[in-house]
Amino acid sequence: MSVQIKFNLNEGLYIKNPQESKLGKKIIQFSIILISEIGFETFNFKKLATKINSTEASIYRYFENKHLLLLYLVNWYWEWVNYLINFYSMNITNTEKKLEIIVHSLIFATENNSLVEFIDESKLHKIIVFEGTKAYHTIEVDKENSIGLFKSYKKLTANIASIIKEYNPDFKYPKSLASTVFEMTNNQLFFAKYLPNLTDVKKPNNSEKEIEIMLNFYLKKLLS
Amino acid sequence: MSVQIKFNLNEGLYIKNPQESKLGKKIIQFSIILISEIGFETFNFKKLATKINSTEASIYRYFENKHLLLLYLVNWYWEWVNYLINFYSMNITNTEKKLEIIVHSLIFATENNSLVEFIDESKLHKIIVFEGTKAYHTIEVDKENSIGLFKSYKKLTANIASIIKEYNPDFKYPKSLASTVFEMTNNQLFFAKYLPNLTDVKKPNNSEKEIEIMLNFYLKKLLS
DNA sequence: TAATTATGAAAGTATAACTATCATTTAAAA
DNA sequence: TTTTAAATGATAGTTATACTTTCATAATTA
Repeated sequence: MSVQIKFNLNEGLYIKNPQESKLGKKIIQFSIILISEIGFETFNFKKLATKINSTEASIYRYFENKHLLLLYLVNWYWEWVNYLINFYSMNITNTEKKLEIIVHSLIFATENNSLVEFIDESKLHKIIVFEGTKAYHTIEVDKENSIGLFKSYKKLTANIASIIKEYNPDFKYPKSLASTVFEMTNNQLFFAKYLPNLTDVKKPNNSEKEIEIMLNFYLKKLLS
Repeated sequence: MSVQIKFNLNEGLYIKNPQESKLGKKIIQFSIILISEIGFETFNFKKLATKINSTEASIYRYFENKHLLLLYLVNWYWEWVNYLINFYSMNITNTEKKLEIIVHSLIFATENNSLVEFIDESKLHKIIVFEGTKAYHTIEVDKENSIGLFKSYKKLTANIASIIKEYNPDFKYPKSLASTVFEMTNNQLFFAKYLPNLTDVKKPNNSEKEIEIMLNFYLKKLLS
C-alpha cells in the first residue's frame, strides 16, 4: 500500500513543478541519490542529466540552478518532518510524549518510509544532515525569504514551538528552542559520524539512539 | 599598544604560511573583507587578486583552493575564541562566571579587538556566523579530519567541555553541550538577523544581548 | 488529426578553478 | 657590495562549470 502525498511547495522554488511530470520526478529522485553520493559541491546538472539520460537544458527547465534544487529538497524535508510530527502525535494527549515524537521524527527521518515513491527519505535525510544549512546560508537569504522560500521551515518551527508551549506555557524561548532542536539534531548526527570528538556518543554505528536519549533529556530538563 | 599574537595553525591548511610574509597577511586581511562583503560562493581568487593588486597565481602559492582558505580562517577563529575564553577566565575561580565568559566570548567575538593587526575580528565573526559550517560540511571531512584540520575545533570544544564538567561533574554530555553552544550561538545570531521568525528575539538590532541572556539561561538550566 | 507542450540534441558563451612558464623584484648570504 | 636564492608578477593556457539558445522530434491534449 502506498499513500499518495504531495506537498505544496512554494512556487518560487522551481520553474516547472517537478512533481507533475515523469521527468520532474526523475530529477528529484536521482538528484537525491546523486547528491547523497557525491556531495552538493561536486554535484551538477550535467552529471545528473547523464545519470537520467536527459540533458542539462531539460533540467534547467525545472530548476533555475542547483542551489534552488537543493532548497526544494530541503523544503520537501521540512514539510515531511512536519507531517511526521503531526501524524504521530495525532491522537496523543500526553504532551511529554509529543516532545518525544518530535525528537524521534527528527532523528529517524532516517528510515525509508517510502511515503512518496520517487523519494528515498533515508538518502534525503543524509543530505539534510550534510548539506541542509547550505540551503539558507546564502547571500540571497533576504531576497529568498521575502518571496517565501523558507515558509516550510517557519511552519515546522512554529509547530514544534506550539508543542513546547503546550508542555510549558511559561517557557520564554519556544521558537529558539524549536529551531535549536532541529539544527542540533542534524549537527549531532553529523558530528557523531564525522567528528565524534565533538560529541559524547560512544557507539558510532548506533549513534541515533544515543542522540535521541540526549535530546529528550535536554528538552525535558530545559522545560522543567 | 598591540600585543603580537600568532596562532599555530595546522600546516595542512596552507601551502605557504600566510602569517609570515607581507603578501600572505594581505591575502588573509582582504579575504576576510571580501568574503564578508560578497559571500563565500561568489568570492574567488581572481577577485581577491584584483583587490590586493596581486595575481591568482600568487594566491595559489599560499592556498590550494578557496575552501582551504575558508578553513584556515575558521581555524583562526576557533583558536581565537579559545584564547578569549582562557584570557578572560584566567583569574576567575567562580565556575558559573566561567560559563558566562564562554557565552560572552562566543557572542561578542563580534567586537573588533584588533588582537592581530591584519585581522578584522568583527568581519571574521560575520563570516563564521554566515559561512562557518561550510568549512566542515564537505565531502572531504574524513580526509581533512585525519590530517588534523579540525584540531582547533576539538581543542575549543574540549576546553568548553572541561569548564562544563567543572561546573557540574555529573553532567553526561559535556562535549555535545560544548559543540552545541558553539553552533547554537552562531545559528541564533544568524536567525535573529535573517530569519527572525525562527527565534524569540525582539530587537533585531540588539539581538546579541538577548541571545546572550538566553544562552546563559539554557546552560545553567541544563547544568543545574 | 491538428495543435500544443515537453523533451532531446547540439552548439555556444562566460566565468571559475586551476597550472605552467618566464621575467622581475626583493631579501638573504657570502 | 655582490651574488644567489626565494618570492612575486605577468601572461597565457587548460579544463570544467554554469548557464543560454535554437531547432528538431516526441508525447499529450483538444
